[in-house]
Amino acid sequence: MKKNITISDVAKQAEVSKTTISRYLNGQFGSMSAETKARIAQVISDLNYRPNRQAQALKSKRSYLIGVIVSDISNMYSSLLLKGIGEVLEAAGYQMIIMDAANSVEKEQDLLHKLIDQSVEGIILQPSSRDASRYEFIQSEKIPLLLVDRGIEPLIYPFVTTDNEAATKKMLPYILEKKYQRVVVISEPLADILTREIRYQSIKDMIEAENIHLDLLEVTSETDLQMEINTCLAYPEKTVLFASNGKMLMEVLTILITGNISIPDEIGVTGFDDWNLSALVGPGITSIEQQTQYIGNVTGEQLLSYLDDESKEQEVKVVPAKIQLRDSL
Amino acid sequence: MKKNITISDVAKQAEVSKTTISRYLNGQFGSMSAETKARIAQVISDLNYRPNRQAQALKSKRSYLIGVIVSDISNMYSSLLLKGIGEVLEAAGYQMIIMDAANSVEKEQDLLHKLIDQSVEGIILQPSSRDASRYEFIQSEKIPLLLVDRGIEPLIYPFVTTDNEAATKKMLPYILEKKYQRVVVISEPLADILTREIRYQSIKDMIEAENIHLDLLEVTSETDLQMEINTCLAYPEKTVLFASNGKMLMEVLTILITGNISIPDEIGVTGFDDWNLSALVGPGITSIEQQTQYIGNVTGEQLLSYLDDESKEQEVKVVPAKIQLRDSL
DNA sequence: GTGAAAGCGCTAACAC
DNA sequence: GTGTTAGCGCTTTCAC
Repeated sequence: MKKNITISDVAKQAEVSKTTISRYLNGQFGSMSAETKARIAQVISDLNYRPNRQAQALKSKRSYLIGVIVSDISNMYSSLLLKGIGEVLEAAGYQMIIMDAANSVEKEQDLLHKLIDQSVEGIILQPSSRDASRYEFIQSEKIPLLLVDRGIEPLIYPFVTTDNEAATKKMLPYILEKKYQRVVVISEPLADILTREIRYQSIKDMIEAENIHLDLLEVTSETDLQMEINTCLAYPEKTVLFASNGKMLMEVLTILITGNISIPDEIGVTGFDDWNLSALVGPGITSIEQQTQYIGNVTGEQLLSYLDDESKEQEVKVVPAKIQLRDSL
Repeated sequence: MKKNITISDVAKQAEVSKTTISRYLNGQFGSMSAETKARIAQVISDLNYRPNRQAQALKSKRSYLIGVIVSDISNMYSSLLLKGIGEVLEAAGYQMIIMDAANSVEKEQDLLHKLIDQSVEGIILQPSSRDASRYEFIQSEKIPLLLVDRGIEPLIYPFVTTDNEAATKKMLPYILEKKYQRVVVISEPLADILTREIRYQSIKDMIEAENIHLDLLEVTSETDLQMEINTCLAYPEKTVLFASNGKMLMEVLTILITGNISIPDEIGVTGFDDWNLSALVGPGITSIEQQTQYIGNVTGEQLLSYLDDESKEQEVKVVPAKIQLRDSL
């Protein structure tokens, strides 16, 4: 139950003014006698003094806080992304306030406001909506906003993303090589998230040129995925399931594996693997692996650069993904 | 570039005093004319006013912030744990400041101080050390601390944990049934983390009564796990690898699967699966699945109860784990 | 080399 | 029903 000790207590003990203590705390030793400095250091450690962040922030307008909003923290993609971001921001002396939008645009709006209320100095957002108008209000604050993983329309903020098109297209030759005649894209609803649509469009673009059927299966909480996959198994054409993110990939694999369906004999499987787990699953899944943690690093660095240089022009950073060839095609 | 609008601006516009605005903000409408109330509401929305959290916290000593420190945010266990904690705290009007100790006790100490500096109202900690003396200093703050996942010695704080002993012991019959003669526990270093030791001891206790060999393999960054597993494969006795957490389990499985080693024919595998992924891997892994997100829920609820009732006595909440029988034994 | 004083944006006695 | 006032713990001119 110690009473909170403040800068005044330190000043009193050290027999100097609060000003001098404040200077000491902020490294302004410019014209401070070594003796004073030593005395202050001593008192601070004696009293176990720590400056109150809120008071500092209130006065100095510096919070050293960065807000990070992920769309769903239980999605393991977040783990690696946050790790990557944290490594960089931490090293630069910032602290992250991590928040979970839980896939809700309303909640996300609320969280954005809360971050601003906390006087964060910057915001990193994995948006839960593609609609830029939702995020326009942040422009009127002086807080830099950086998007990661998912873009918005129009793209009014800087953005760090996986190279979705290129990665998808690099997958084509392997699908052709195995003579697949039908590709079923399994995705969460395209309309909500731009990245989903980009991935789908990329697949579509590459498939249409060839003489291959393309289906889109949009999975919602109402979807009976088990049944849909059974339908796919019944197709006369040689079919491959293309999961458009790690979560879908795992759901598809769970159904195939627990259903004892042989991959790739009965059906091929590929897709985006956010977690780099697909080596372990089934026969080993040929997949597009994102460098999630590295994306986080880049995101952190980009944000720092915007913090540094307010007039820096907005750019899009594209991080390449890697095709991992295994045995599911 | 809007100038920050403050309570004074609102007061001026609404032609009342700051006090009245403050009362409005804090829901003290007790004796406020409906007319004033409406006018204030109007002005606040006109000006798009939002109170400054730092100032509120500075004055009122309420930050509505809860600090959460995980030992390694890239460990996917964190994802589910944070989700669970967040659901509960959020609903109660608190915000989490999530921090990553990155498996470093020094960093963890630093983060604890930083959380206190931020005036968090409570701290949830997945400790990176078992040594209670590292955490004693928090007792002198008035901030409740709750441990999760890993205990410390002595247990001077309340604690939420998986039922490690019971879960481990429930696994015994299945190991016996398959006539394993040697159990190799694969764990990160026992000395650092109490939970690791408890898991090992539980296995030891249950194995020693039977006539079965028990080995312990402590894995550090220096360990050549591949080679160690080859050694295990060469044992004349029928052997099972018992991974003591999700990370170890995945590392072991990666080696076995990429090495084309047949599970369970050549070697049995089981262990703790933090991520509930083991259904998908190899032949399906018989494992101990933690209810990680639920542990998070319980953790959040416990913290709230300590926030509520400062004199509440410290308790240990044990959440049962589940044995999942599959085909790796 | 150091200090006095004002004030960041808010809350909470206490007054009327 | 509402306002006056005095801070919360800190930073920062400006002065000596």
